[in-house]
Amino acid sequence: MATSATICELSQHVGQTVTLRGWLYNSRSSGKLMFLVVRDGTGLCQCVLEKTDATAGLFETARRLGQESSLAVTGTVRADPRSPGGHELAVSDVVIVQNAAGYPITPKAHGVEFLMQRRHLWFRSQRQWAILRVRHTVVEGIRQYFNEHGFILIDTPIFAPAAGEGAQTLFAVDYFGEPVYLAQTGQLYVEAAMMAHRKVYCFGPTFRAEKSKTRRHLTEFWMVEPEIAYADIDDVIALAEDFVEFVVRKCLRERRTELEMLGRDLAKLEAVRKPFYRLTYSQAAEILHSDRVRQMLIADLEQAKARVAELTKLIADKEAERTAAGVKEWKADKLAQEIMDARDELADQEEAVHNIPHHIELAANFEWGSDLGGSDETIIARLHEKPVFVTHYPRACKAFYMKRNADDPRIVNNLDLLAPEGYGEIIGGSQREDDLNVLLERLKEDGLKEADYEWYLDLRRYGTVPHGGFGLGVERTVAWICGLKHIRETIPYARMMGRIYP
RNA sequence: UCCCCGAUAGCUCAAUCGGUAGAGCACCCGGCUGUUAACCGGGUUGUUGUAGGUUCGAGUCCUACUCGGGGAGCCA
Repeated sequence: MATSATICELSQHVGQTVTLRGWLYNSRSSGKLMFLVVRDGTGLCQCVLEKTDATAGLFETARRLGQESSLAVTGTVRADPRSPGGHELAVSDVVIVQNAAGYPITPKAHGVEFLMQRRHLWFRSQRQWAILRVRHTVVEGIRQYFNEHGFILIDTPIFAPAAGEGAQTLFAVDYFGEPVYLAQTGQLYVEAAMMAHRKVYCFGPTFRAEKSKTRRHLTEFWMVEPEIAYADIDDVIALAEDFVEFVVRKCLRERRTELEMLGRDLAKLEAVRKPFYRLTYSQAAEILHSDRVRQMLIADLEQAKARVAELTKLIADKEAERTAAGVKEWKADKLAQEIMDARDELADQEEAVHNIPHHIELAANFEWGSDLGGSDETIIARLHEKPVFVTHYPRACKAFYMKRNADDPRIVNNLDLLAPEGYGEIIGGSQREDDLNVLLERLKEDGLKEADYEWYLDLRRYGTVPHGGFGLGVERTVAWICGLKHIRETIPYARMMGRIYP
């Protein structure tokens, strides 16, 4: 009777006979030798079945197994560098749990829509498997950091009576005949709890009805929001910096294999060490207006254009070569693949050629007083190889609860953290306005009803202190750490504009 | 709300100027004892997103709509 084992622990069973229970990921056969690539949730293992008189029946059965058939494979473990994972199984028995036929996600290329429509199956693919394991570690890192630093977890409500900020971006829900909204932040609630526990955080899903169809947006995403008492903006920045460094280093430590599977450039993550860069909003505005940025974007545009021309020619050449008479079939296949890759890149580069002139204009015409746009953030982040804090925005483009700057009343003590490599804003936060009268003034300025915020104003009436906090978006952070092009792969079931299935 | 792009076999994509819709993969049969999205030979595969229009003739041109992708605004 063979002992059962999981693939991730095979190195401890070399020379032993074990049983793996999992699913058939892929199989290849060459006459009298068959390779069954099995996954069991902990990894992949190549199982080798030799056709002998004794295994002839087994061989025939295994040959007919469809992709993702569930099975138990028994065999002897041996180390072999040719197997994914480094160990393989010399098969002595295969027990079929279910022979699955027609699994739709083949080892070949598929489009995004096809895969998103089959998200419930896509999880099984290696790349998705790796991403969700990194997500797990990011989430664990978040909890670990705050729990180990004396923060108390406060769960904030998902049904919220009114807007925290702009009401236009909220999902309305019928609550026994009353309109309520799905929370887009727990911040105000967490501030109240902070006055009781000094250091607190909330962590959960949050909802935004923004009609944004971009690679950075979800309508339902996870956010962690710490809040600390007796703190000014510098204390909040120091916390954010220490926290982000911790999460990145934990992933590098515990998910190196997965990050490598994703092809992540680990050197870029290794560089994420304190201190991060700091810019004020006014400095960022100056940078956007600078000739340096203009030249950089023009160079980008020229490069993208050159690349488009290059790729167009490359595709035409390869296409001609592929369809020419007398081309070997394997060569034609290889060319077809190269053409496909080139087309993907061409689409991206054409997009860039289309967008960059607009981005140049946005940067050049940037006016002090308006918020930084997505493309502006990308420009600022691209000039730095580590995360960048942008601080002290004009108060007109920020929420009412942000602390007015003592030296310059036009600005507030807020902070955004921009991830490098164009991943955009992963943190937004601020020191909070602790002065009751200034807060009342700001409510009025923003046209908000004082009555809706009575309980919040109590926090300024009874023992107000300087305090602050921030929110970190989990999915954007995971996309950055994994080096993904799109945020939709960082959450098990993405909720986006126009996607609510499965 | 606005701008750009797309929809052809189960999947990924071709189809020149408007002229008989095609390839690879998947699947089935056969071959192959070290494969790595294995490979080689043979076979099966279509309401060209929907509705209308132009034309002798539309996958191709025009209009509207639906769905999807990317971007602006907004934002984590």
